[in-house]
Amino acid sequence: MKPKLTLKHIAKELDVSISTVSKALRDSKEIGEDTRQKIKAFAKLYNYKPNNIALSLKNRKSKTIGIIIPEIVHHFFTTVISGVEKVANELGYNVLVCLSGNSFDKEVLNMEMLANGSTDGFIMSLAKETMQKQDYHHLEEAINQGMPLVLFDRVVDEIACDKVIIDDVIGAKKAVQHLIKIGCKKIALISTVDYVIVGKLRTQGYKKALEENGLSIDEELILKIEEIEDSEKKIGNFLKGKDVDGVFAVNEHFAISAIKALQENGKKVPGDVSVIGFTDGELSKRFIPSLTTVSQHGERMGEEAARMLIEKLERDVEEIENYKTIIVETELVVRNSTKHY
Amino acid sequence: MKPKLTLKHIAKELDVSISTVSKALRDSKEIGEDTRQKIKAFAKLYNYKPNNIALSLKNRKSKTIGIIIPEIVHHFFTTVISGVEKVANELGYNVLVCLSGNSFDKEVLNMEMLANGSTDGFIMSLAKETMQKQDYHHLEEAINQGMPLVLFDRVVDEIACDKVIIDDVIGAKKAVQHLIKIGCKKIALISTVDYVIVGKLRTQGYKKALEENGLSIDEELILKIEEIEDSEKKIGNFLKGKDVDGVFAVNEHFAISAIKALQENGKKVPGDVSVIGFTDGELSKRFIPSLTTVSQHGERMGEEAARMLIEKLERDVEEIENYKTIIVETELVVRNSTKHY
DNA sequence: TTGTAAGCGTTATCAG
DNA sequence: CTGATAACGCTTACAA
Repeated sequence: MKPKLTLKHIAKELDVSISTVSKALRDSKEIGEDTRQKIKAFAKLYNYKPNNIALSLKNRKSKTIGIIIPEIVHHFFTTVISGVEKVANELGYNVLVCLSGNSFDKEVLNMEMLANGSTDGFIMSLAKETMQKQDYHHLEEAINQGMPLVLFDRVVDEIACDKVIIDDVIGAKKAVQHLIKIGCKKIALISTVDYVIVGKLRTQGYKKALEENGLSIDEELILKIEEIEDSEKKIGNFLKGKDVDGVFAVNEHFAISAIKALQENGKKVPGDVSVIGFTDGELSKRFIPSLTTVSQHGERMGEEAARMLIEKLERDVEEIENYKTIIVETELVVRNSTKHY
Repeated sequence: MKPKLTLKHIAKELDVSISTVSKALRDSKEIGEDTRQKIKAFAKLYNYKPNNIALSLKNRKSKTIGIIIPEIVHHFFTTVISGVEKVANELGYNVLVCLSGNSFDKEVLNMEMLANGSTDGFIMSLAKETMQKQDYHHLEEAINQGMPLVLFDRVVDEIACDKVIIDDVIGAKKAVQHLIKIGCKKIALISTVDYVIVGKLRTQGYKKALEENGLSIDEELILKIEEIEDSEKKIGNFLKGKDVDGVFAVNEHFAISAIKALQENGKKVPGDVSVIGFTDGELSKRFIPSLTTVSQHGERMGEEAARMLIEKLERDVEEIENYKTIIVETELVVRNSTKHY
């Protein structure tokens, strides 16, 4: 086991000073052509690579981005990470991933961990618990310490920072409008409780679509689900014997549970009822019938978030705060769970 | 924006030396009770947290683990990450995630990046390209530099290091045996090409099960797929008009494509044909019929990998090399794509 | 009991 | 053109 080569080793070996080696390797023209060549040749030969940690300490920046998300066994989040990774790598950054597991405490802990030099900035989607508590002091602290933060998907108005979201309202509206266009009149909504911001927004979109098309809003046709665990049962009960011809669900899972429930009640999808989901994962693509869905372009979101963050990181000038919110457009992907017209 | 508090600041503020502060905070009994209290109180008040980078440089260890995997939008890999994250966090480590995108070059680059101090060791599943090229010099280099490496899932015999794998052969055998037990006689195999080690092993298990049960191996019933893209078509063609009563597929996707193909050919699953997949993802659980599958326990694999790696990292004594291979047992999860008996 | 100094690996400034 | 020195933030012999 050979220890890592350092400038010091090279200097000793070549009988020059450390700073000469450093300069030579960075092509400083202070150094004479011949010594420079000699040093570079040696470094190449023994495959010298500067130590990132030392550089981080010196430059006071780690060139790494911290991502904190609620969970990773989750298609949408992985697409976002994938996007972040891509542009981060292109721009010479590494990606440190931490999971909050939807716990407020763990989110805070992770953030504190990473804020002590490990990371130059954060890309986050907030834990459910955090949104319930509405306690964002950890985010504020990071920002106060000069660590840029980009929030995506689960964002909050209370924090002034860059954000990447999708047009949830519009996306939901598009979905419901599609249902209306293909002839649905009694459209149910399966959403999450309101403190999950995206559930709230998608509910707004649902209502807007109905209103704009002269359909009345029937609260009886709206189900709000708290826990994912018993969602299948809840959806089953909710749909049992209900007279609907369209269902809009705010995620894949609910959509599929809806389809199952409908089929168990002897209804055909899309024959009798058309169903639309949200988020375009494996399930949507491969389920039978394949799901018509509002696709979120997670990878694009990740790319945008990374780009914004790195931009902030690289302009050292402390400019006037100027926060952007990028809205990544959703796209209605029509497949087989909705009637064609 | 207040800059991060350092020992230096505290020292100046309290008019003591830096080392006094350092010692006091680490509860050295060299320091007098009163000064210690004073310093600790101050530190708490202003929320002092030591700088990780400085610690890393000093201790020559980063307390972070590098994970390099082919892709992240992939259920199995995310479960593994999840497991790694869990034990890493418990033991005070961070997790740096890099994606190779199945490219050899990117795998090498990522590894070199992280090897320069960012990471104390690696947990990896190799890129497909790497396995094809059989070029493992980057792995050897890391090991030579004293960076522990744990390989999982896509491992290679050529490299001496800790490994976490599943009992692919046994798992596949179990699956096929189950098919035999419920009465299948003509069992097809849908696998990957052989350089994907798991495909090879699962094929072995398939053959073993047949042999041990006195069934002959019919190469006509074996399909090996190179690219995931056109797998659906390939499987469709393969199964068309084929007289089978059981299908064993080496992943969820192939299994589902098989079911679709069978249904399109007017066969019922599991009525006419029983189908078993591998890997227990969302698809398997929620598809209709839900998939009987060989579950891999990715999370457990991640936990084991992290534990092994950290164990190596924490015992500084350069012991005699002693590599373990942990085999995480698979489990046959019986659901509705196979006949009950 | 407290402080000084060296060192982790690097770069930047300033002398020589 | 080259080298010594200080600094990034922290720990730890060793001095005082």
